[in-house]
Amino acid sequence: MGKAATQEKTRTRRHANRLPAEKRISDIMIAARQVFTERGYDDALISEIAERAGVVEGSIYRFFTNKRDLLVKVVESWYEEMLEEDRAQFAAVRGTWKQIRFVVLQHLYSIRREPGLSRLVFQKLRSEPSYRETRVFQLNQSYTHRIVDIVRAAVAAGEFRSDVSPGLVRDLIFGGVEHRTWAFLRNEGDFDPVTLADDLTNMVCRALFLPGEAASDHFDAAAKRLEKVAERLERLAEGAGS
Amino acid sequence: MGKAATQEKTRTRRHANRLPAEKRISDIMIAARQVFTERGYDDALISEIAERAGVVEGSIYRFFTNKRDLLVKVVESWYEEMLEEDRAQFAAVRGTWKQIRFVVLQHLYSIRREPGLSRLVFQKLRSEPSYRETRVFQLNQSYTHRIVDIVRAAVAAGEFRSDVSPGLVRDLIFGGVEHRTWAFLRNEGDFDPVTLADDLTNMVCRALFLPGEAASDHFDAAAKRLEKVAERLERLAEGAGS
Amino acid sequence: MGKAATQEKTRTRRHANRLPAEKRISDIMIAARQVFTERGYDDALISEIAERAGVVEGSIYRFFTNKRDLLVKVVESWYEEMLEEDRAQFAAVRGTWKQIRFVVLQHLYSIRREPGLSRLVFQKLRSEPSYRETRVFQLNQSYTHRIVDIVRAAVAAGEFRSDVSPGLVRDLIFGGVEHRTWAFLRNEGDFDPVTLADDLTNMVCRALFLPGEAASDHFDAAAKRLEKVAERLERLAEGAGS
Amino acid sequence: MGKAATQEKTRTRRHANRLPAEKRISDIMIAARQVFTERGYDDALISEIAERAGVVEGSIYRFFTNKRDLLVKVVESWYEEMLEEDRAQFAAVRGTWKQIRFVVLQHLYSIRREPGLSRLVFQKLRSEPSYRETRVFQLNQSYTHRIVDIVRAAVAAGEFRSDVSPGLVRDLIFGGVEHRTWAFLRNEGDFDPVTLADDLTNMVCRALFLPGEAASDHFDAAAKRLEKVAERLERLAEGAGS
DNA sequence: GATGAATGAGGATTCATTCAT
DNA sequence: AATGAATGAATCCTCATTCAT
Repeated sequence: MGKAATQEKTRTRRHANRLPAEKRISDIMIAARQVFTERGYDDALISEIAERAGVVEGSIYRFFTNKRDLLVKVVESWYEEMLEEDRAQFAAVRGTWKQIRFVVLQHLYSIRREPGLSRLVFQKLRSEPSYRETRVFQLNQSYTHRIVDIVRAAVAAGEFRSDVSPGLVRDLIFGGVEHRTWAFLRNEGDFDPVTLADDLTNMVCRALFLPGEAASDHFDAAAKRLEKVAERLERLAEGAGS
Repeated sequence: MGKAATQEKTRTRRHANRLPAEKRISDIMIAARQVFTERGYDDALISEIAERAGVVEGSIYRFFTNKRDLLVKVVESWYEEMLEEDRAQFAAVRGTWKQIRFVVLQHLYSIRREPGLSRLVFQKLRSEPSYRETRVFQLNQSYTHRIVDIVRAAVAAGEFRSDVSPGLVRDLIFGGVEHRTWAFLRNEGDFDPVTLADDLTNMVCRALFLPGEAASDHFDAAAKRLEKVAERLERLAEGAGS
Repeated sequence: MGKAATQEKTRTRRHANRLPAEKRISDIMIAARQVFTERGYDDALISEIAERAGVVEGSIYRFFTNKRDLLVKVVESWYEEMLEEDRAQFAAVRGTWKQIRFVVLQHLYSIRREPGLSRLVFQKLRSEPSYRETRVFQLNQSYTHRIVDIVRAAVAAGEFRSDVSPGLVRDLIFGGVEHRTWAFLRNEGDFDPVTLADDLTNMVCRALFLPGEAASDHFDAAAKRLEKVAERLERLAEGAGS
Repeated sequence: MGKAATQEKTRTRRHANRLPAEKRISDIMIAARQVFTERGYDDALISEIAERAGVVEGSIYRFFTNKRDLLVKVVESWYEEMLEEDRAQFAAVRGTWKQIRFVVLQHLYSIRREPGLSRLVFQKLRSEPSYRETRVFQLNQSYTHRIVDIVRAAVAAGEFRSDVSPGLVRDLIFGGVEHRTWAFLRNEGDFDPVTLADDLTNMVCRALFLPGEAASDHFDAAAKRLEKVAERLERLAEGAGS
């Protein structure tokens, strides 16, 4: 009520161009991504998003339920983008260590490229009770599930110990990355994705590789002694045969 | 709601009893802790905190700069409480594995006891640019630095590999715990602190223990068997050669 | 809500079938009547009316000036419907009391059948300054004028007192009915049209019937007897005095 | 959320005088009554009410839950005012007819004095589903119940017929008045409260008075005829005595 | 020192209506 | 004629913070 009263009044109108819905949605999402990134959720104004998108405020509500929905959609598309980007490259990566490192590194790159969005996900979306019903949750699952898959495959291949929960590995990795990058997300300085990815991957692998597989020193030593024994036996055998 | 109701309510706190400032502050902080925990930061009302503390809004501002400062003070006291509580027990814990497990477990207990405050720290305080200037930051440093200390000691004692950054270990642990507990913090079900602490500690230790020292028992066994084989072969070789 | 949903929905009404204008108008009015009835004026959405009518919003504006005009047209057609329905039956009703009762009862039935529309008329249309220029006003006049006609006829026939304003009778009846039915219109329970119509009609008629016709018969009788006594006494006196 | 963010920013302040709550409430209600009367509910702006009351918008919400509550409170106070005003005078009115006329007349005066508020009650408050839970409903009950009381007393005194529902009488009266005054409420011209009150009261009384008891015209006529008879008898008696 | 009334900025959201296609 | 995307004005309410009493 009341709204209706005013709405029935005549009003001026400056008509705009009629674009395909997709273009509009994309314009709005690009603008929203910018504004959310620059200002954070609370300080992002719908009016500014509209302005940057070259759209009137009301138009945003034709495509998005509300501000929060707009954020969610922006983040979703970011996740899809990330998942899509990596997919092809990831398929080409061979070896457990390299695969883990790849995932970690890509994740670090994403955070470094989009600190604003990362912060929003960590801070705003993930903490809401409805998060689990979100598509962002599912996308994030897909995103982080790669680690679970890699770990499972490594276990199946006998590379990794079988007594570790792949989910725990995933949480250690993504949680560790997050903790490590908070300072950066607070604008307290940069970090080196490559070094961090290497360190983190090493750490995790060290915890998971089965003994025989990994290069442990005194396994080496024993092996070397065996080799020497074998050599001596060979020499003996040669001598006996002369 | 019910603004009008207040006028009909008889004012309870007409002439305030003049209590010592410390008692006031403590009352306010207890009330604030409750309200922040129950409602989260944004939905916590200064008026409700004042009411529960038996003071008026204005009094809160005699002791706290603003709402945010009040939150910070509440969290600081929580951290001090936690640090104090653990200190004695921790001093009694012997052994690297046990110490790490102790810290992890206490942290998990804290989260489980105060999910509301935990969420506020993770979500609100830590993400603000001024976090690093906060005493909460320092307290948190103390809190998490225990891990760094343990790792350093273990390295010095030759238990842990020396090529790992203790800071990274700390981030893996606290980040991992955080990631693992988000579902709980969103009220999506409980978790078992003991099991989680064990698993996490195992994982981390596995990554850090030097070969001969610990874990990888069956690697050891295998190595010993290999050595025995080698010895036998050597004996054979010696016998054959005499 | 669900603005975003629309984009995912397949458009149903892509290429509109070109129906005769009358069919269009009728479809729209049927849909509008439903929606206005269900939601009331302010909460009725043009978009929902359009959807139910199987047209797009714009088409509604080809036939109706604006939302309000649509309401007015809907109510007009309802009135015409009511007037038409009753006309034949009414013509067959004989007797002042029965005619009044008929009008009241039909009115009560209408309210009971269409509480939503009734409320809109009482609440929205009638209170607007332009009401008197409305055709709804005229139709309502026709509708209520029946009472005026009945009263006038009854006065002319010597049944009703001539010193009462037929308009006042009309207002008492329709106002009384309205007051009596507000609770029902607020969904606070049903009413019995027949009883109410009887009671109301009785009340009104009691106020209007000329004395001789109705009550005070025995007062008359008494007076007549006294007159006769007086006459006899006069005759006696004359006889005695002569 | 979000609100809080802005609220924590510093802001300028132009401090106002500290008035007793009652004065404030009264100022606000006076202003609100004006604005609601002038503009109707939907077009009344809280900001204008605040301005006229010499108060900031927020202050209104210290005393009133929301705009609707403010309207309700304004109307309540109007009803209380009316009830209070009449009470003393009413107590002095003797006679059924005069009492009914008094109530009707006061009601008409009220409508004439406050057409804006009357319209709001008729149009807005009374049609809402929650009306029955309102104090306005109760006050209105008190207001209209006078008629019920008068009718009951008249029935008990043997003046009025006992077969009529006092509630129906009440609805006829107030409904009739309302119907009669709609044109005025739409600004379509004035009405004469006295004449209307007389006519309405007469009508109602005519419907209710028991035959022999009171002021019906042909009771008058009969009375006159009786008087003539009496005169004739007196003359006879005089003649007989000469 | 305590009180608590007063401040006042600030923005998401709705939906009837238009008019380019 | 039909479509339906785009328009955009317009307002209620909250609550941390202040400062006169």
